[in-house]
Amino acid sequence: MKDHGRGSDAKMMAKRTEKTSPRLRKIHSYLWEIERSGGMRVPGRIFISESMIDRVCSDGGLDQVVNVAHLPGIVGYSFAMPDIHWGYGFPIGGVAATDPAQGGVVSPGGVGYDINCGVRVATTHLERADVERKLEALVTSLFRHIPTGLGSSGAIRKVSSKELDRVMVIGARWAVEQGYGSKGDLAHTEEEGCLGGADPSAVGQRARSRGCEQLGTLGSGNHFVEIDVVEEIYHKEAAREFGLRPGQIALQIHTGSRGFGHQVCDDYLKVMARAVRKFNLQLPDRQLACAPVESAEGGAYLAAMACAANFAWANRQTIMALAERAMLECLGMTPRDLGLTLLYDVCHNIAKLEDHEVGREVRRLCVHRKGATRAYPPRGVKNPWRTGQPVLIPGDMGTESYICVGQEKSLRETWGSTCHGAGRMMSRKGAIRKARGRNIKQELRRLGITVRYEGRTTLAEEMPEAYKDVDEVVRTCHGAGISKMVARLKPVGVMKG
DNA sequence: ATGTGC
Repeated sequence: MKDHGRGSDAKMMAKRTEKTSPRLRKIHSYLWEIERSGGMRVPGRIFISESMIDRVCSDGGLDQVVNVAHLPGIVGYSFAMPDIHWGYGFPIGGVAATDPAQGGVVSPGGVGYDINCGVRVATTHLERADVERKLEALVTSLFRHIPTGLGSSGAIRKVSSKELDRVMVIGARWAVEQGYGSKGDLAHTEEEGCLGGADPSAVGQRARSRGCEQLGTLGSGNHFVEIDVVEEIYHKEAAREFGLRPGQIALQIHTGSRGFGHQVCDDYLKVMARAVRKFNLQLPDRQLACAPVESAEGGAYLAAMACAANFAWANRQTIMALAERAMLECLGMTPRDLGLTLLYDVCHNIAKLEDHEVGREVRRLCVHRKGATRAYPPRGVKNPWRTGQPVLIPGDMGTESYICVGQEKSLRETWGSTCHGAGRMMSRKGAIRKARGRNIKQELRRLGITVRYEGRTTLAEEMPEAYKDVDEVVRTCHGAGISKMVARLKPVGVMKG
Protein backbone atom coordinates (compact mmCIF):
# COMPACT_ATOMS: atom_id res chain seq x y z
CA MET A 1 0.00 0.00 0.00
CA LYS A 2 3.06 2.24 0.15
CA ASP A 3 4.13 1.79 -3.41
CA HIS A 4 1.29 3.44 -5.28
CA GLY A 5 2.20 5.85 -8.00
CA ARG A 6 5.88 4.91 -8.05
CA GLY A 7 7.81 2.89 -10.57
CA SER A 8 4.56 2.41 -12.39
CA ASP A 9 6.06 0.84 -15.52
CA ALA A 10 7.81 -1.97 -13.69
CA LYS A 11 4.78 -2.42 -11.53
CA MET A 12 2.40 -2.58 -14.44
CA MET A 13 4.54 -5.27 -16.04
CA ALA A 14 4.41 -7.27 -12.81
CA LYS A 15 0.64 -6.94 -12.71
CA ARG A 16 0.31 -7.97 -16.31
CA THR A 17 2.19 -11.19 -15.91
CA GLU A 18 0.46 -12.15 -12.68
CA LYS A 19 -2.51 -13.58 -14.52
CA THR A 20 -3.38 -14.60 -18.00
CA SER A 21 -5.90 -12.39 -19.77
CA PRO A 22 -9.45 -13.34 -18.92
CA ARG A 23 -11.54 -14.86 -21.71
CA LEU A 24 -13.99 -12.58 -23.48
CA ARG A 25 -17.33 -13.78 -24.76
CA LYS A 26 -19.00 -11.68 -27.43
CA ILE A 27 -22.45 -10.30 -26.53
CA HIS A 28 -22.64 -7.98 -29.56
CA SER A 29 -20.25 -5.95 -31.72
CA TYR A 30 -19.55 -3.46 -28.94
CA LEU A 31 -19.98 -5.54 -25.80
CA TRP A 32 -17.95 -8.45 -24.39
CA GLU A 33 -18.40 -10.43 -21.21
CA ILE A 34 -16.04 -12.11 -18.75
CA GLU A 35 -17.79 -15.06 -17.12
CA ARG A 36 -17.85 -15.41 -13.38
CA SER A 37 -15.12 -17.59 -11.94
CA GLY A 38 -13.30 -18.01 -8.65
CA GLY A 39 -14.28 -15.34 -6.16
CA MET A 40 -16.01 -13.09 -8.70
CA ARG A 41 -19.43 -12.07 -7.35
CA VAL A 42 -20.62 -10.80 -10.75
CA PRO A 43 -19.46 -11.14 -14.37
CA GLY A 44 -17.42 -8.44 -16.11
CA ARG A 45 -18.74 -6.47 -19.07
CA ILE A 46 -16.48 -4.50 -21.41
CA PHE A 47 -17.81 -2.09 -23.99
CA ILE A 48 -15.29 -2.30 -26.78
CA SER A 49 -15.02 -2.75 -30.54
CA GLU A 50 -13.25 -5.77 -31.97
CA SER A 51 -10.40 -3.69 -33.33
CA MET A 52 -9.47 -2.47 -29.84
CA ILE A 53 -9.52 -5.83 -28.07
CA ASP A 54 -5.86 -6.71 -28.52
CA ARG A 55 -4.72 -3.47 -26.98
CA VAL A 56 -7.03 -3.89 -24.00
CA CYS A 57 -5.88 -7.44 -23.36
CA SER A 58 -2.24 -6.38 -23.17
CA ASP A 59 -2.64 -3.67 -20.59
CA GLY A 60 -3.72 -5.30 -17.33
CA GLY A 61 -6.98 -3.37 -17.19
CA LEU A 62 -9.02 -6.53 -17.83
CA ASP A 63 -7.50 -8.25 -14.80
CA GLN A 64 -8.66 -5.25 -12.83
CA VAL A 65 -12.22 -5.64 -14.18
CA VAL A 66 -12.07 -9.18 -12.75
CA ASN A 67 -10.64 -7.90 -9.45
CA VAL A 68 -13.41 -5.31 -9.07
CA ALA A 69 -15.99 -8.09 -9.59
CA HIS A 70 -14.83 -9.49 -6.21
CA LEU A 71 -15.91 -6.40 -4.24
CA PRO A 72 -18.34 -7.05 -1.38
CA GLY A 73 -21.88 -6.02 -2.30
CA ILE A 74 -21.18 -5.40 -6.02
CA VAL A 75 -24.38 -5.51 -8.09
CA GLY A 76 -24.93 -6.49 -11.73
CA TYR A 77 -21.54 -6.38 -13.47
CA SER A 78 -18.05 -5.00 -13.16
CA PHE A 79 -18.12 -2.65 -16.18
CA ALA A 80 -15.43 -1.17 -18.37
CA MET A 81 -15.84 1.55 -20.97
CA PRO A 82 -13.85 1.44 -24.26
CA ASP A 83 -11.25 3.86 -22.89
CA ILE A 84 -10.29 1.30 -20.22
CA HIS A 85 -6.67 1.21 -19.10
CA TRP A 86 -4.70 0.18 -16.05
CA GLY A 87 -5.22 2.32 -12.96
CA TYR A 88 -4.78 2.22 -9.20
CA GLY A 89 -6.92 -0.76 -8.07
CA PHE A 90 -9.83 -0.12 -10.43
CA PRO A 91 -9.18 0.30 -14.14
CA ILE A 92 -9.63 3.80 -15.51
CA GLY A 93 -12.84 3.53 -17.51
CA GLY A 94 -14.35 1.33 -14.80
CA VAL A 95 -17.91 1.51 -13.47
CA ALA A 96 -19.11 -0.50 -10.46
CA ALA A 97 -22.17 -0.19 -8.23
CA THR A 98 -22.46 -1.71 -4.78
CA ASP A 99 -25.55 -2.09 -2.62
CA PRO A 100 -24.95 -0.56 0.83
CA ALA A 101 -27.85 -2.57 2.25
CA GLN A 102 -26.06 -5.78 1.23
CA GLY A 103 -22.71 -4.88 2.77
CA GLY A 104 -21.70 -2.94 -0.34
CA VAL A 105 -18.38 -1.11 -0.09
CA VAL A 106 -16.96 2.20 -1.25
CA SER A 107 -13.36 2.22 -2.50
CA PRO A 108 -11.13 5.29 -3.07
CA GLY A 109 -9.46 3.29 -5.86
CA GLY A 110 -12.83 3.30 -7.61
CA VAL A 111 -12.81 7.09 -7.72
CA GLY A 112 -9.16 7.85 -8.34
CA TYR A 113 -6.67 10.33 -6.98
CA ASP A 114 -8.17 13.28 -8.82
CA ILE A 115 -11.59 13.33 -7.15
CA ASN A 116 -14.14 15.00 -9.47
CA CYS A 117 -11.74 15.43 -12.31
CA GLY A 118 -14.11 16.69 -14.98
CA VAL A 119 -14.85 18.83 -17.98
CA ARG A 120 -16.86 21.93 -18.73
CA VAL A 121 -17.71 23.40 -22.09
CA ALA A 122 -19.01 26.93 -22.64
CA THR A 123 -20.33 28.24 -25.94
CA THR A 124 -19.68 31.75 -27.30
CA HIS A 125 -21.10 34.14 -29.88
CA LEU A 126 -17.79 34.01 -31.76
CA GLU A 127 -17.04 32.40 -35.09
CA ARG A 128 -13.77 30.88 -36.21
CA ALA A 129 -12.82 34.03 -38.14
CA ASP A 130 -13.12 36.15 -34.98
CA VAL A 131 -10.17 34.39 -33.34
CA GLU A 132 -8.18 32.90 -36.21
CA ARG A 133 -5.43 35.52 -36.23
CA LYS A 134 -5.48 36.10 -32.48
CA LEU A 135 -4.89 32.61 -31.16
CA GLU A 136 -1.33 33.20 -29.97
CA ALA A 137 -2.48 36.28 -28.04
CA LEU A 138 -5.54 34.47 -26.70
CA VAL A 139 -3.58 31.55 -25.32
CA THR A 140 -1.02 33.96 -23.83
CA SER A 141 -3.83 35.86 -22.15
CA LEU A 142 -5.30 32.63 -20.74
CA PHE A 143 -1.86 31.83 -19.35
CA ARG A 144 -1.62 35.22 -17.66
CA HIS A 145 -4.99 34.84 -15.95
CA ILE A 146 -4.97 31.17 -14.94
CA PRO A 147 -2.14 29.76 -12.80
CA THR A 148 -0.89 26.55 -14.31
CA GLY A 149 1.50 23.70 -13.71
CA LEU A 150 2.47 21.40 -10.90
CA GLY A 151 2.05 23.08 -7.54
CA SER A 152 0.50 26.15 -9.10
CA SER A 153 -1.23 28.50 -6.69
CA GLY A 154 -2.32 32.07 -6.18
CA ALA A 155 -4.99 32.42 -8.86
CA ILE A 156 -7.29 34.27 -6.59
CA ARG A 157 -6.67 35.36 -3.04
CA LYS A 158 -5.75 32.59 -0.64
CA VAL A 159 -8.86 31.44 1.21
CA SER A 160 -8.93 30.87 4.95
CA SER A 161 -9.53 27.41 6.38
CA LYS A 162 -12.97 28.55 7.48
CA GLU A 163 -13.84 29.77 4.01
CA LEU A 164 -12.53 26.52 2.58
CA ASP A 165 -15.13 24.76 4.75
CA ARG A 166 -17.78 26.68 2.83
CA VAL A 167 -16.24 25.72 -0.51
CA MET A 168 -16.35 22.08 0.59
CA VAL A 169 -20.03 22.33 1.50
CA ILE A 170 -21.52 24.51 -1.27
CA GLY A 171 -19.15 23.82 -4.19
CA ALA A 172 -19.61 25.88 -7.37
CA ARG A 173 -22.03 28.24 -5.62
CA TRP A 174 -19.12 29.54 -3.54
CA ALA A 175 -17.39 30.70 -6.72
CA VAL A 176 -20.58 32.35 -7.99
CA GLU A 177 -20.94 34.19 -4.66
CA GLN A 178 -17.38 35.47 -5.10
CA GLY A 179 -18.32 36.93 -8.50
CA TYR A 180 -16.94 34.11 -10.64
CA GLY A 181 -19.64 33.42 -13.18
CA SER A 182 -23.36 33.59 -12.70
CA LYS A 183 -26.04 31.72 -10.82
CA GLY A 184 -27.42 30.31 -14.07
CA ASP A 185 -24.20 28.30 -14.46
CA LEU A 186 -25.25 26.07 -11.57
CA ALA A 187 -28.27 24.65 -13.41
CA HIS A 188 -25.84 23.57 -16.14
CA THR A 189 -23.53 21.70 -13.76
CA GLU A 190 -23.86 18.07 -12.67
CA GLU A 191 -25.43 18.03 -9.18
CA GLU A 192 -25.76 21.83 -9.57
CA GLY A 193 -22.07 21.89 -8.64
CA CYS A 194 -22.72 20.64 -5.11
CA LEU A 195 -22.65 17.04 -3.97
CA GLY A 196 -24.62 16.37 -0.77
CA GLY A 197 -23.19 14.78 2.34
CA ALA A 198 -20.00 16.86 2.41
CA ASP A 199 -18.53 17.09 5.90
CA PRO A 200 -15.41 19.26 6.31
CA SER A 201 -14.63 17.62 9.64
CA ALA A 202 -13.78 14.47 7.65
CA VAL A 203 -10.99 16.36 5.81
CA GLY A 204 -7.48 16.42 7.28
CA GLN A 205 -5.20 19.37 7.91
CA ARG A 206 -2.75 18.61 5.11
CA ALA A 207 -5.51 18.55 2.51
CA ARG A 208 -6.81 21.86 3.88
CA SER A 209 -3.51 23.65 3.63
CA ARG A 210 -3.04 22.44 0.06
CA GLY A 211 -6.61 23.44 -0.83
CA CYS A 212 -6.43 26.97 0.59
CA GLU A 213 -4.09 28.20 -2.14
CA GLN A 214 -5.15 26.08 -5.10
CA LEU A 215 -8.62 27.36 -5.96
CA GLY A 216 -8.70 28.68 -9.49
CA THR A 217 -5.57 26.78 -10.63
CA LEU A 218 -5.36 24.39 -13.56
CA GLY A 219 -2.69 21.89 -12.53
CA SER A 220 -0.67 19.80 -14.98
CA GLY A 221 -0.71 16.57 -16.97
CA ASN A 222 -3.78 16.12 -19.13
CA HIS A 223 -5.52 19.15 -17.65
CA PHE A 224 -6.10 21.98 -20.08
CA VAL A 225 -7.98 25.09 -21.12
CA GLU A 226 -8.88 25.03 -24.80
CA ILE A 227 -10.36 27.24 -27.48
CA ASP A 228 -12.32 24.93 -29.79
CA VAL A 229 -14.22 25.22 -33.06
CA VAL A 230 -17.45 23.26 -33.51
CA GLU A 231 -16.50 21.19 -36.53
CA GLU A 232 -19.43 18.88 -37.08
CA ILE A 233 -22.96 18.30 -35.80
CA TYR A 234 -24.34 14.73 -35.64
CA HIS A 235 -27.56 15.26 -33.68
CA LYS A 236 -29.37 18.43 -34.77
CA GLU A 237 -32.05 18.49 -32.11
CA ALA A 238 -29.61 18.09 -29.20
CA ALA A 239 -27.14 20.53 -30.78
CA ARG A 240 -29.88 23.13 -31.01
CA GLU A 241 -30.84 22.56 -27.41
CA PHE A 242 -27.19 22.74 -26.28
CA GLY A 243 -26.66 25.97 -28.25
CA LEU A 244 -24.10 24.47 -30.67
CA ARG A 245 -23.70 25.42 -34.34
CA PRO A 246 -20.99 24.68 -36.94
CA GLY A 247 -18.07 27.11 -36.98
CA GLN A 248 -18.79 28.38 -33.49
CA ILE A 249 -16.03 28.99 -30.94
CA ALA A 250 -16.29 27.18 -27.61
CA LEU A 251 -14.23 27.15 -24.43
CA GLN A 252 -13.34 23.84 -22.82
CA ILE A 253 -11.82 23.29 -19.36
CA HIS A 254 -10.50 19.98 -18.02
CA THR A 255 -9.29 19.92 -14.41
CA GLY A 256 -10.17 18.56 -10.98
CA SER A 257 -9.60 18.94 -7.25
CA ARG A 258 -5.82 19.48 -7.47
CA GLY A 259 -3.67 18.70 -4.44
CA PHE A 260 -6.72 18.92 -2.20
CA GLY A 261 -8.46 15.86 -3.65
CA HIS A 262 -5.16 14.06 -4.04
CA GLN A 263 -4.47 14.45 -0.32
CA VAL A 264 -8.00 13.35 0.59
CA CYS A 265 -7.51 10.18 -1.48
CA ASP A 266 -4.12 9.51 0.04
CA ASP A 267 -5.40 9.99 3.60
CA TYR A 268 -8.35 7.66 3.09
CA LEU A 269 -6.35 4.92 1.39
CA LYS A 270 -4.65 4.53 4.77
CA VAL A 271 -7.99 4.54 6.58
CA MET A 272 -9.32 1.90 4.17
CA ALA A 273 -6.26 -0.34 4.56
CA ARG A 274 -7.10 -0.54 8.28
CA ALA A 275 -10.80 -1.05 7.53
CA VAL A 276 -10.04 -4.04 5.30
CA ARG A 277 -8.42 -5.78 8.28
CA LYS A 278 -11.09 -4.64 10.73
CA PHE A 279 -13.96 -5.97 8.61
CA ASN A 280 -11.93 -8.95 7.38
CA LEU A 281 -12.67 -8.16 3.73
CA GLN A 282 -11.30 -10.62 1.17
CA LEU A 283 -9.86 -8.70 -1.78
CA PRO A 284 -7.72 -9.89 -4.70
CA ASP A 285 -5.65 -6.67 -4.73
CA ARG A 286 -4.77 -4.46 -1.76
CA GLN A 287 -5.23 -1.40 -3.99
CA LEU A 288 -8.96 -2.17 -3.85
CA ALA A 289 -8.90 -1.15 -0.17
CA CYS A 290 -12.45 -0.23 0.81
CA ALA A 291 -14.99 -0.19 3.62
CA PRO A 292 -18.71 -0.84 3.81
CA VAL A 293 -20.66 2.28 2.80
CA GLU A 294 -22.58 1.88 6.04
CA SER A 295 -19.49 1.85 8.26
CA ALA A 296 -17.86 4.85 9.98
CA GLU A 297 -14.88 4.55 7.61
CA GLY A 298 -17.00 4.31 4.47
CA GLY A 299 -19.18 7.22 5.56
CA ALA A 300 -16.16 9.37 6.41
CA TYR A 301 -14.60 8.73 3.00
CA LEU A 302 -17.83 9.63 1.19
CA ALA A 303 -18.13 12.81 3.29
CA ALA A 304 -14.52 13.83 2.54
CA MET A 305 -14.81 12.81 -1.11
CA ALA A 306 -17.89 15.05 -1.45
CA CYS A 307 -15.78 17.94 -0.04
CA ALA A 308 -13.17 17.32 -2.73
CA ALA A 309 -15.84 16.99 -5.42
CA ASN A 310 -17.28 20.34 -4.37
CA PHE A 311 -13.80 21.89 -4.35
CA ALA A 312 -13.35 20.73 -7.96
CA TRP A 313 -16.67 22.27 -9.03
CA ALA A 314 -15.70 25.56 -7.36
CA ASN A 315 -12.36 25.32 -9.15
CA ARG A 316 -13.80 24.83 -12.64
CA GLN A 317 -16.40 27.56 -11.99
CA THR A 318 -13.61 29.97 -10.98
CA ILE A 319 -11.37 29.04 -13.91
CA MET A 320 -14.19 29.61 -16.38
CA ALA A 321 -14.61 33.16 -15.04
CA LEU A 322 -10.83 33.75 -15.23
CA ALA A 323 -10.85 32.47 -18.80
CA GLU A 324 -13.69 34.85 -19.64
CA ARG A 325 -11.64 37.76 -18.31
CA ALA A 326 -8.68 36.60 -20.38
CA MET A 327 -10.78 36.43 -23.54
CA LEU A 328 -12.47 39.78 -22.95
CA GLU A 329 -9.15 41.52 -22.33
CA CYS A 330 -7.49 40.01 -25.38
CA LEU A 331 -10.36 40.53 -27.80
CA GLY A 332 -11.42 43.92 -26.41
CA MET A 333 -15.01 42.83 -26.10
CA THR A 334 -17.92 43.20 -23.72
CA PRO A 335 -19.28 40.10 -21.94
CA ARG A 336 -22.45 40.54 -23.98
CA ASP A 337 -20.58 40.35 -27.28
CA LEU A 338 -18.53 37.36 -26.21
CA GLY A 339 -21.66 35.58 -24.95
CA LEU A 340 -19.80 32.96 -22.92
CA THR A 341 -22.51 30.54 -21.74
CA LEU A 342 -21.92 27.34 -19.81
CA LEU A 343 -23.22 24.38 -21.79
CA TYR A 344 -22.48 21.81 -19.09
CA ASP A 345 -19.98 20.69 -16.45
CA VAL A 346 -19.66 16.96 -15.90
CA CYS A 347 -17.38 14.91 -13.71
CA HIS A 348 -15.68 11.60 -14.53
CA ASN A 349 -14.06 10.51 -11.23
CA ILE A 350 -16.57 10.01 -8.43
CA ALA A 351 -18.64 7.66 -6.28
CA LYS A 352 -22.28 8.62 -5.74
CA LEU A 353 -25.33 7.24 -4.02
CA GLU A 354 -27.91 6.97 -6.79
CA ASP A 355 -31.27 5.23 -7.22
CA HIS A 356 -31.25 2.55 -9.89
CA GLU A 357 -33.50 -0.27 -10.99
CA VAL A 358 -32.18 -3.62 -9.90
CA GLY A 359 -34.47 -6.27 -11.30
CA ARG A 360 -37.92 -4.93 -10.51
CA GLU A 361 -37.09 -2.73 -7.57
CA VAL A 362 -35.37 0.61 -7.20
CA ARG A 363 -32.38 0.49 -4.91
CA ARG A 364 -30.00 3.15 -3.67
CA LEU A 365 -26.57 2.10 -4.91
CA CYS A 366 -23.06 3.43 -4.50
CA VAL A 367 -21.98 3.97 -8.12
CA HIS A 368 -18.23 4.30 -8.70
CA ARG A 369 -17.29 6.06 -11.94
CA LYS A 370 -13.55 6.17 -12.47
CA GLY A 371 -12.76 7.64 -15.84
CA ALA A 372 -16.40 7.25 -16.75
CA THR A 373 -19.06 9.90 -17.27
CA ARG A 374 -22.65 10.05 -16.10
CA ALA A 375 -24.90 9.84 -19.17
CA TYR A 376 -28.51 10.16 -18.10
CA PRO A 377 -31.49 10.41 -20.44
CA PRO A 378 -33.95 13.26 -19.70
CA ARG A 379 -35.53 11.00 -17.07
CA GLY A 380 -33.77 11.28 -13.76
CA VAL A 381 -31.84 14.50 -14.33
CA LYS A 382 -32.89 17.51 -12.36
CA ASN A 383 -32.20 20.02 -15.10
CA PRO A 384 -33.75 21.45 -18.20
CA TRP A 385 -32.57 18.98 -20.84
CA ARG A 386 -35.24 17.65 -23.20
CA THR A 387 -32.87 15.50 -25.27
CA GLY A 388 -30.83 14.18 -22.34
CA GLN A 389 -27.88 15.13 -20.19
CA PRO A 390 -24.89 16.56 -22.08
CA VAL A 391 -21.83 14.29 -21.94
CA LEU A 392 -18.44 15.92 -22.50
CA ILE A 393 -15.64 13.74 -23.87
CA PRO A 394 -12.29 15.54 -24.18
CA GLY A 395 -9.72 14.38 -26.72
CA ASP A 396 -5.99 14.87 -26.30
CA MET A 397 -4.47 18.16 -27.39
CA GLY A 398 -4.05 17.14 -31.03
CA THR A 399 -7.43 15.57 -31.56
CA GLU A 400 -11.06 16.49 -31.43
CA SER A 401 -13.34 16.39 -28.41
CA TYR A 402 -16.91 15.15 -28.55
CA ILE A 403 -20.15 16.30 -27.06
CA CYS A 404 -22.62 13.47 -26.64
CA VAL A 405 -25.95 13.01 -24.91
CA GLY A 406 -27.14 10.43 -22.37
CA GLN A 407 -29.52 7.65 -23.40
CA GLU A 408 -32.20 5.43 -21.83
CA LYS A 409 -29.97 2.48 -22.58
CA SER A 410 -27.13 3.75 -20.41
CA LEU A 411 -29.50 4.03 -17.46
CA ARG A 412 -30.64 0.45 -18.04
CA GLU A 413 -27.26 -1.11 -18.86
CA THR A 414 -24.41 0.82 -17.21
CA TRP A 415 -25.95 2.64 -14.23
CA GLY A 416 -26.24 5.68 -16.47
CA SER A 417 -22.59 5.83 -17.54
CA THR A 418 -20.43 6.11 -20.65
CA CYS A 419 -16.76 6.71 -21.57
CA HIS A 420 -14.70 9.73 -20.48
CA GLY A 421 -12.06 10.33 -23.14
CA ALA A 422 -9.38 8.84 -25.28
CA GLY A 423 -7.50 7.23 -22.45
CA ARG A 424 -3.74 6.99 -22.23
CA MET A 425 -2.09 4.29 -24.35
CA MET A 426 1.58 5.00 -23.73
CA SER A 427 3.22 5.56 -20.35
CA ARG A 428 4.47 9.07 -19.64
CA LYS A 429 8.04 7.79 -19.85
CA GLY A 430 7.31 6.01 -23.09
CA ALA A 431 5.87 9.17 -24.61
CA ILE A 432 8.92 11.23 -23.61
CA ARG A 433 11.13 8.62 -25.31
CA LYS A 434 9.01 8.66 -28.45
CA ALA A 435 9.01 12.46 -28.65
CA ARG A 436 12.79 12.77 -28.37
CA GLY A 437 14.26 14.90 -31.15
CA ARG A 438 10.84 16.02 -32.37
CA ASN A 439 9.18 19.40 -32.13
CA ILE A 440 5.70 18.56 -30.92
CA LYS A 441 4.69 22.20 -30.69
CA GLN A 442 5.49 22.67 -34.37
CA GLU A 443 3.78 19.41 -35.34
CA LEU A 444 0.63 20.66 -33.65
CA ARG A 445 1.03 24.06 -35.31
CA ARG A 446 0.88 22.32 -38.69
CA LEU A 447 -2.41 20.76 -37.62
CA GLY A 448 -3.73 24.28 -36.98
CA ILE A 449 -3.36 24.09 -33.20
CA THR A 450 -1.62 26.81 -31.21
CA VAL A 451 -0.33 25.42 -27.94
CA ARG A 452 1.40 26.93 -24.91
CA TYR A 453 2.50 24.87 -21.97
CA GLU A 454 4.16 25.09 -18.62
CA GLY A 455 5.92 21.84 -17.66
CA ARG A 456 9.21 20.90 -19.38
CA THR A 457 7.97 17.41 -20.25
CA THR A 458 4.25 18.14 -20.57
CA LEU A 459 4.15 18.39 -24.34
CA ALA A 460 5.95 15.08 -24.84
CA GLU A 461 3.90 13.29 -22.20
CA GLU A 462 0.68 14.58 -23.66
CA MET A 463 1.44 14.18 -27.35
CA PRO A 464 -1.43 12.79 -29.41
CA GLU A 465 0.28 9.44 -30.03
CA ALA A 466 0.26 8.75 -26.27
CA TYR A 467 -3.51 8.45 -26.43
CA LYS A 468 -5.99 6.07 -27.94
CA ASP A 469 -8.24 7.15 -30.74
CA VAL A 470 -11.01 9.14 -29.06
CA ASP A 471 -13.08 8.83 -32.22
CA GLU A 472 -13.15 5.03 -31.92
CA VAL A 473 -13.98 5.25 -28.20
CA VAL A 474 -16.92 7.60 -28.74
CA ARG A 475 -18.21 5.61 -31.72
CA THR A 476 -18.14 2.43 -29.66
CA CYS A 477 -20.34 4.01 -26.97
CA HIS A 478 -22.60 5.42 -29.68
CA GLY A 479 -22.85 2.00 -31.33
CA ALA A 480 -23.59 0.33 -28.01
CA GLY A 481 -26.28 2.94 -27.39
CA ILE A 482 -24.99 4.18 -24.02
CA SER A 483 -24.39 7.72 -25.34
CA LYS A 484 -25.22 9.43 -28.62
CA MET A 485 -22.87 11.70 -30.57
CA VAL A 486 -24.01 15.34 -30.81
CA ALA A 487 -21.02 17.36 -32.02
CA ARG A 488 -17.27 17.26 -32.64
CA LEU A 489 -14.99 20.08 -31.46
CA LYS A 490 -11.54 20.77 -32.90
CA PRO A 491 -8.93 22.44 -30.70
CA VAL A 492 -7.34 25.60 -32.16
CA GLY A 493 -5.77 27.16 -29.05
CA VAL A 494 -4.56 25.02 -26.15
CA MET A 495 -3.14 25.91 -22.77
CA LYS A 496 -1.53 22.98 -20.95
CA GLY A 497 -0.07 22.61 -17.46
C1' DA B 1 -3.60 12.96 -11.41
C1' DT B 2 0.19 14.65 -7.51
C1' DG B 3 4.69 20.12 -3.36
C1' DT B 4 5.98 12.71 -8.35
C1' DG B 5 9.87 9.83 -1.85
C1' DC B 6 8.68 8.30 5.23
